[in-house]
Amino acid sequence: MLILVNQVLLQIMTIKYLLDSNFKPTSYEKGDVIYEPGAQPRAVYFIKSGKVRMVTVNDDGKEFIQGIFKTNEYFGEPALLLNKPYLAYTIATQDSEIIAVKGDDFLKMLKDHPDFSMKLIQTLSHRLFYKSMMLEELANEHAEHRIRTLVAYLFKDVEHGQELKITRQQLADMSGLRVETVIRIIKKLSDQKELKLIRGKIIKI
Amino acid sequence: MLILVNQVLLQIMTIKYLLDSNFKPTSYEKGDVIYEPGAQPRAVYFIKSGKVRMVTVNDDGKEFIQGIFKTNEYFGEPALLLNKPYLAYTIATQDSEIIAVKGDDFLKMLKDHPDFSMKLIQTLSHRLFYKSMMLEELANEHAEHRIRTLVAYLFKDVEHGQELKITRQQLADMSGLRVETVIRIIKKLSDQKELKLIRGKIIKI
DNA sequence: ATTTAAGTATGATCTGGATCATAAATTAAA
DNA sequence: TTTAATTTATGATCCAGATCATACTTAAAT
Repeated sequence: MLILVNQVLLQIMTIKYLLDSNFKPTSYEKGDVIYEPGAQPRAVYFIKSGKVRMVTVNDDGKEFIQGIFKTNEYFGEPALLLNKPYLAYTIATQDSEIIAVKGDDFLKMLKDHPDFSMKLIQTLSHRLFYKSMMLEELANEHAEHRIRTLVAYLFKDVEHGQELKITRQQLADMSGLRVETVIRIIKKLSDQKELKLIRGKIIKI
Repeated sequence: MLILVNQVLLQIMTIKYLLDSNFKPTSYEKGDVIYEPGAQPRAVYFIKSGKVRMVTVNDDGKEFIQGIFKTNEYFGEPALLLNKPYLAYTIATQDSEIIAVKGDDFLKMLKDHPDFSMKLIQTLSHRLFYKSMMLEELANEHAEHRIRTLVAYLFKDVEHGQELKITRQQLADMSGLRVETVIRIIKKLSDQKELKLIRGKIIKI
């Protein structure tokens, strides 16, 4: 029923469109903060290259990873469109080039390009799916179930026999567990042949 | 910066538009299931009157309330637009009249009415905000903090001195806690004068 | 008005995963 | 290559909140 332009292609075209329209990327080094909770949103951020993590931090300094955004993806629209202060930090996890598109320009993009608008609706829907899944897990499921679900989700982008490029700490920060707990569970999943461990690396079977 | 039609007004106009366009509502009785997890989405559901809860249920039968939808709101778009099976049940919590708009018609609505499309983007953004907030709470915060945050959020639509129309069980099902825990915490918040209890009812101070 | 059901209340016990401590292995930096 | 920094690993203890049990209160149904 849904006949839509290939998603990745549309993403790449979007970055190209921005560059052609003379939007200039800013360079961020690994660890740089793009925005902080409480700040008033002024732009939507398109990643020309690199990777960022979006994290909320509680009073004890414990991080929760709300999302990870990679090359050709964008972030920061919800807060901008609702005109509400950010809830999360966004931090470059590696050196990155990012195009900040000011609010008015972003609205114009949405208005002038219905296909981009449709793509945004899909992107938001996808993020909602992920968050709904994780909410169910955090609310109702025990540690082992949480990690099994999360790893299955992350394995979607990984080939059989290939490594899942993520640390135990990151899995902990995505699942609301502690790193020791994640380590023990990953070991257990390995014992149960649900994944393979090679020199600590998590390998998809 | 954002100049948008009043949200509630646009919602009501949408229902009116559907009725004018000869979409017919279906009646559901309290407890009726509108859709179930696993089912393939075919429509988006607009609530002409009534109320529904969207819940995921784990293997032990424990419910988690993903969202509550009321008159003039709609639900079920993300799964439809991603063409993925539903994750949750949607159940009428009171007698309701609901207009099922088939996928193609919904896409046509989005295409023909950019303001509706823009409104959907805002609605999805708002739901993402709520889910991000709850994820942070479930991942990082203890019971008392969770309930305090949730009650503060729900109090937004309640006048001072008025009752929060929600049961302890529903708060439990939204926060991933057990009903006994919620009862104890609500009592504690009452002792701390953060809310008032009158014959068991939670009153906003 | 009476019965029934749903929701609230409260104590006692139990347990999954946090916390603490310590060390080994791997990767990055000097 | 050596040192330093991350990440993985593992045991011991602890505690917040689940679980279990039981009763009371309020609202709904007959």
